[in-house]
Amino acid sequence: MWSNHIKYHGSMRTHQLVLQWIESQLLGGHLALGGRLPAERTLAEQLGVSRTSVREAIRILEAMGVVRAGVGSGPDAGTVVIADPTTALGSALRLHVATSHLPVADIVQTRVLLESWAVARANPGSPALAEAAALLDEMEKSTETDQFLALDVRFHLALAEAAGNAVVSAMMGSLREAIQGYVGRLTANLPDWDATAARLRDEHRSILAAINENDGAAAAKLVADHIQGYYEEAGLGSGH
Amino acid sequence: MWSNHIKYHGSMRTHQLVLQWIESQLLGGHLALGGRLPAERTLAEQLGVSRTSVREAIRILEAMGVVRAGVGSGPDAGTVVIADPTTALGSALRLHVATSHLPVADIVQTRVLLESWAVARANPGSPALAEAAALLDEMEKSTETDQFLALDVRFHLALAEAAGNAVVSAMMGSLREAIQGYVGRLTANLPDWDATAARLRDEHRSILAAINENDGAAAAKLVADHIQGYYEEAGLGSGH
DNA sequence: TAGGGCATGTGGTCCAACCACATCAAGTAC
DNA sequence: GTACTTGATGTGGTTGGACCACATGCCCTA
Repeated sequence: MWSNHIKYHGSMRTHQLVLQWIESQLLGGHLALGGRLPAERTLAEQLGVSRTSVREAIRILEAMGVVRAGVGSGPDAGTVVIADPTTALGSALRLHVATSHLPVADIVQTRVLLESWAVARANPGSPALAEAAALLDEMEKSTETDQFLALDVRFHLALAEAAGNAVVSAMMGSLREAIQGYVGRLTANLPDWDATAARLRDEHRSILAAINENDGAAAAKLVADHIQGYYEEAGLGSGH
Repeated sequence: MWSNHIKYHGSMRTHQLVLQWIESQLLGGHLALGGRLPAERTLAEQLGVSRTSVREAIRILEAMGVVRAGVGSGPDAGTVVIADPTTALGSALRLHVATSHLPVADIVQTRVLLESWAVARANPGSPALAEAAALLDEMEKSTETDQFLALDVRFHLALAEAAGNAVVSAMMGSLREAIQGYVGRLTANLPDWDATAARLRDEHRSILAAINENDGAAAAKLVADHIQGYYEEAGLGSGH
């Protein structure tokens, strides 16, 4: 067995070196989804770096949604590989919205673009659409605003997943997450929530019906109007 | 002046608390693009946490493209707020490609989707298009593969920026970055690089011409064929 | 056999020190 | 006066060691 000690790393910072090592393990298949990283102390000794540097690397991977750190002992402890690109993209987008570098309007526009595409090419037989239909039934009985919005998020996410593109699904989820707080504040502006909810339910059914009739173009148009209509009604842009 | 010391943070980990504080400063406008964070030691004392925790938070922000840490003294030193969503999204996507959770084919498909949309709604008078044209002239004289590809990246990025949507631009750049290494390996598969380069140059000119003639639909079709054609010629999917 | 309690191993946090680097100011030689 | 050297200062980068909280599982005891 050869030593993993690494010396002479040029201008690269130590935690980046650890990051690189872990990424190579992922690429090489030595570390797969569900797998556990060596303990921080062990990894530090193996790579010849301090535990601090290892921890900084793990923090980044955690923020990227690649690993999950768990204390204690047993199967749920340690640092394990997960796959959650949505939170990573969502956090990044949210932070850049906070710096006013990414306008909310651009995020909404991108969401319209992605979701229109997704419903246009959704397969009517997709299990994700069955889930979407089930969510619609739940929303029918839902009166609480918060509950309705939570179901709404899941419904739109199901639509995005029906297209079968993991990248589009992840981006859709992250866009929604990034402006989640914004949407909540916007909803408070609505004059008559019950009327709005009723309209949203109808539009949801129309979208799903268009998809099931294989009319992708119509579904795309409906979903675009659906999203843009909501933001316009609630007054997008008035918060800037 | 009131103390910023924070006690009683429930189940939240210390670095997340620092993260939250910094995000609140960004949202409140007390910290803007180009501004400098307090020194790590200072911030640690102000928030009543260790420097380690502050550093972990800063690492995450750095990975998210929100800040840039610089050693030494002077205007370029310290931790300053930047706005680089592209590297954040790119790193996240690249890592999840490494875990085999995001198929390269989905990334290419998403790129086609976004870039088609961008050229379809690009404004012919946009300065980004002028830059794109200038890049085409450079590519005309470019014979080295690496140089050509570097210019190609900038050309497509300029096209994306012509649509005027910062989120789409950032996502486009991140998609390209995430599969940058993949593209390089693919290019080595090409039987006749010079012939391919000549074809790419022609297609680039056609795309730009369509945009300038206000024919967005044609431009979208051309750019979709352009991208998909390249990956198919180089053998997308053969590397898995 | 059932229960309590300790041994073990994990991440979470903190501290104190040192290094490398970049700037700027004071002092010095010319 | 000017140009150069040199040290003081302040920044992030890195390290080692210590301790804590937590969760498991074994071992010993009643």
